[in-house]
Amino acid sequence: MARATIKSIARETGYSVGTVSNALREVDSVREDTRQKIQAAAARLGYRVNMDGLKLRTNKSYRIAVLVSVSSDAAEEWEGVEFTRVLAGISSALQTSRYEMSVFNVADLSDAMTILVRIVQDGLADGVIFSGTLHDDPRIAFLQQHRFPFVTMGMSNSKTPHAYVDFDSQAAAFDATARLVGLGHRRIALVNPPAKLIYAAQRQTGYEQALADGGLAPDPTLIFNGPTTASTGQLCFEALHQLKDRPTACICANEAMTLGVLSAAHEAGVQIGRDMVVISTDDLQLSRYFVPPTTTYYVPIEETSHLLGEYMLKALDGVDSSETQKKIRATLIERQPDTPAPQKAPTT
Amino acid sequence: MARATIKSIARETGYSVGTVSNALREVDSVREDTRQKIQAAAARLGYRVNMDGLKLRTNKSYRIAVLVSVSSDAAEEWEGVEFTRVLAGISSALQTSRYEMSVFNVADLSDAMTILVRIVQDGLADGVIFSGTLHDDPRIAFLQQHRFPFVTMGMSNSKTPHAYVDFDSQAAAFDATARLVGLGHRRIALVNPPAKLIYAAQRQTGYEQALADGGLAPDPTLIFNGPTTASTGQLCFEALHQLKDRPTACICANEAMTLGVLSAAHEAGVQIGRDMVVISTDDLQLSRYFVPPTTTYYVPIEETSHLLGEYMLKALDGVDSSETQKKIRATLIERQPDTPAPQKAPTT
DNA sequence: CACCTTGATTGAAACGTTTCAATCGAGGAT
DNA sequence: ATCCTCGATTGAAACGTTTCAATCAAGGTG
Repeated sequence: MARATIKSIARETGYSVGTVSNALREVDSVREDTRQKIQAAAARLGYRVNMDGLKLRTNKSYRIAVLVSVSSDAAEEWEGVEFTRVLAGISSALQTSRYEMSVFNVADLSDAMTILVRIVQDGLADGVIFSGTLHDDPRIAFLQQHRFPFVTMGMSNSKTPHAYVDFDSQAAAFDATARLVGLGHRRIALVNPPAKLIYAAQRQTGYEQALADGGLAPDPTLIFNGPTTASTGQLCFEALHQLKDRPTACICANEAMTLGVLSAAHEAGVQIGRDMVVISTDDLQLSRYFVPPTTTYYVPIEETSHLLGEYMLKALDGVDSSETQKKIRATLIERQPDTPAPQKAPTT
Repeated sequence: MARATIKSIARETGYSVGTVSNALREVDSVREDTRQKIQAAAARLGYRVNMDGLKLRTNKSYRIAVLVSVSSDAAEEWEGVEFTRVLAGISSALQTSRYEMSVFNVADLSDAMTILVRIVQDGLADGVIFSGTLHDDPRIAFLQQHRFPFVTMGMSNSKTPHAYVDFDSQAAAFDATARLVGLGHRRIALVNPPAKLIYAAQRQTGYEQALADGGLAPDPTLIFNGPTTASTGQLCFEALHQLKDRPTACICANEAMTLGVLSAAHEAGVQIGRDMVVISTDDLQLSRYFVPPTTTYYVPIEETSHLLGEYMLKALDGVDSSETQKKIRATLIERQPDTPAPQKAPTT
């Protein structure tokens, strides 16, 4: 039995294809009782719109492009795995709509730009979602210039407002730092993402504010920027370990970096939780299995990503960007006592 | 400037749309020089086929469905993250083709079946890729019955041959076990995936063979099955730790399970690498950062997944399944000395 | 020269949808 | 009775592609 189409419904009900189409789309020119008759027939025949015909006719792609960066420089590294959840969240939000999600792998920024050009010019998608917002992000500028709908994960410094979902990185970094300062830590390291990312700056701001509140001056030798990989965490710890005046605590931007720090610490014979405290941001809820388990600021990544999808749909509906902006606050999960700082830094 | 279409090329070159279509598709009824003229014009105008028109006309979806299971029972667990790489591999293989990958989240087996029915009946996709093959897998039976193209990650026991890519789990488990037996270990635990999965059986077979070769009898209390999560690893270790006659080594099926074992061991004060040895299978190349780093059997997951895509394309081309089957051998990465078994199991 | 064959090209239909000008019928006003 | 208006429905065109029967031109055969 062939799949039901508008034409077959028209034949079945005796109406013309035009009326059937209008009835199914709830156009109000069609009389109430015929609308009901037609919709009943559609339900009975198990009609589901053929998206190919629809797309061809309307010249819309009914597609949301999600840009995911597969940074080739860290191909062997454990990076981007949290994207599984991001994608799951977005696609769940798109579930009920006609839109489907389609993933575009981009290697770097210029790659992203060429893909965006194709998306906008060739109509590869009707909207774009991407993360990792930069200062003066050219992607945002381009999309705004072409009035192309998009939602970012992470806010931006664009003059023109736009839809976004953001973790409140500044607040999380502030809280983490303040917590450590309150416990008596005086030298606290910050293991941060690459400086070009906006949320790296946000984190650093929060960190420095909390230090200032505690009467401490930030020490540049304790601040690191790098890819959010375990390898970076490893390198950072090794650098910290070289210092004469070692830190007693360390704040990591994500779990991969934390893992690298723990690994290097173990290698160096430094016992985390006694000689040094590590606080992380939890993206995969994995750190509870770390050795030792790490205190983290947890962000519900799947729900957050769901919002990305919702906002995208709203943006496509022309909803004003004032209604499609949200900052998510992270919640603290304590897993270590995060012991007060030892009176003096340990020696090896 | 509107996008080039067959019609615009026809206008440009003076040929009819039929000829242009044939020329572009390299149909051999069209004369060589006109073919060249048309293709030149197409290139000049930057023509790219409109897939919506194509799909509508041919009634093909040009879509490969990839079933990824989001086991809701382990929603909070670190599972399925390696799928980021699987998807990247598949989509890279499809890159050059007209097919696009589309991800279907399935909760469980019955969910998978209903989705497969829709895919086959409504033509949601032209082919299917999925993993986690089971004994007498109903998905395979269904697809074969409907002669629907598919490729599995993991072989099956189906009478009718089909395309697959498989890790040689049996060999890996055999090698790992033999290695440990060779080092003097006598009691070796096996932390395995759920028994319904074919590769769980393969692993157990390899494990038991190596034991037998070493003159050892398998002990049922040392064999565990469960979701491939850190949580399972944790529970397994705790169970092992209760035993009177504790194992001196443990073979885990993936990195998440390994992480769980390491975590529980740390909790119990058991020092991995001295009191007990852990060997894992490396899916994310993450275990080099574990505390302590773990010896693993490494499988190049992205290249493997690339093969999945290639085989899918071949299957769609009608290539015989004898040319689309492959077993991948894992390679050993030593990260611990995997010390010989202590003379007697440690006591707490 | 008439006829057939072959090879290249054309024209039109079809896939499922939306959209819009045109049509139809009923009811109200003149 | 005639004319208008309004609301509901229809018919046809269009989106970009493939496919196939029909056409056309040229060359070969009788």
